[in-house]
Amino acid sequence: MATQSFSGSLPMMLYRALDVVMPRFRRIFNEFGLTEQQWRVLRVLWETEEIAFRELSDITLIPAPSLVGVIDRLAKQRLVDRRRSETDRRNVFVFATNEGKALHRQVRPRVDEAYADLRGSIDETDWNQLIDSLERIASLAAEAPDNRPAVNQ
Amino acid sequence: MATQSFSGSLPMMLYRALDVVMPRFRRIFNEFGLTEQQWRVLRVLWETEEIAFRELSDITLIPAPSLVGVIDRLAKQRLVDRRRSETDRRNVFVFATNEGKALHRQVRPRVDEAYADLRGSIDETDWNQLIDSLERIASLAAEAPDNRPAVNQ
DNA sequence: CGTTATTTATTAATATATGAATCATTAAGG
DNA sequence: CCTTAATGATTCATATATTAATAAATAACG
Repeated sequence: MATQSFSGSLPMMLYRALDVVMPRFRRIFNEFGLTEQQWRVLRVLWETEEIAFRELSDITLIPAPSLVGVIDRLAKQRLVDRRRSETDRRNVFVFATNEGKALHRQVRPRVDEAYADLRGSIDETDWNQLIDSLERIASLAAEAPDNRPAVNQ
Repeated sequence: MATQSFSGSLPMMLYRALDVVMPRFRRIFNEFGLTEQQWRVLRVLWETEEIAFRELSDITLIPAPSLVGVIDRLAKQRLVDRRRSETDRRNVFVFATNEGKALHRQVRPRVDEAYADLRGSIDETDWNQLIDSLERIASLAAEAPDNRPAVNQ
């Protein structure tokens, strides 16, 4: 096989896809004074009342050291709060305040709408095919003897 | 359609794919004292002797304000250098020094090897399908009336 | 039990991302 | 020409990523 062209490489194609997709969402987050990472946290807390720090890091793909700051800033805005586990005091749980839930309810429809738009702009078959392929890539994680990676980012 | 699950959304799947793929490459870059972005610049300069700043930003997907710093640090290591255009002094051209080219020649085989490994770990059909789908997503950029987006993280 | 490992969140240092503003240069229009 | 717009790189402020180190708590084990 000839040497891979830089822009045609898998990593750069993944980055470019995000480059195309994300700005429309970020514009919405910014309207509400949220960053992309802050939104991820609020979005996850929509599905679970309370979540362990490490699990939150895993799901949002925000590396732990970054997540500390993200939560700090959300807490300063009274959108989320921390709670230490009683049984194992090393563990921290994060939960949304009423304010945080209210903001989420306000932003969520706009995000869903943008997502539907995106999905509508792509052929249904292509879409499913893409999600499929991405799932296969993600499944490589289990096989790799690596530690815990972190994105991006 | 029911509300999209967070982890199953297209953006998070793209981020997760990068999360799985990139660590093995970053490990190589770090071995040679390079960051991922610094490598991207060296990698592009392999294909063109000299390149306009803006074009470099477009190809590497490194936003202009970030690229200034990336090039500053590469220049401090004498791996690349800048040159102002004579015809339009607003434009800056970037090129690799001999040292930069030498380092690239050293790193490149390791990256190619890792890339071949990655490609080998995925079914050929799946791989082509993924690249195909990603190209279709990227092609949305032209249709969106947006400005110039920028990745990432 | 007491010492040593391991786990968990956090801090620290440096690099990059994001969005806005600035500064120098060039292009456009009257 | 001269003023006004537009362009291109850069700076600025803040947020996040990356890698390593640390501090507190718990688990493992002799």
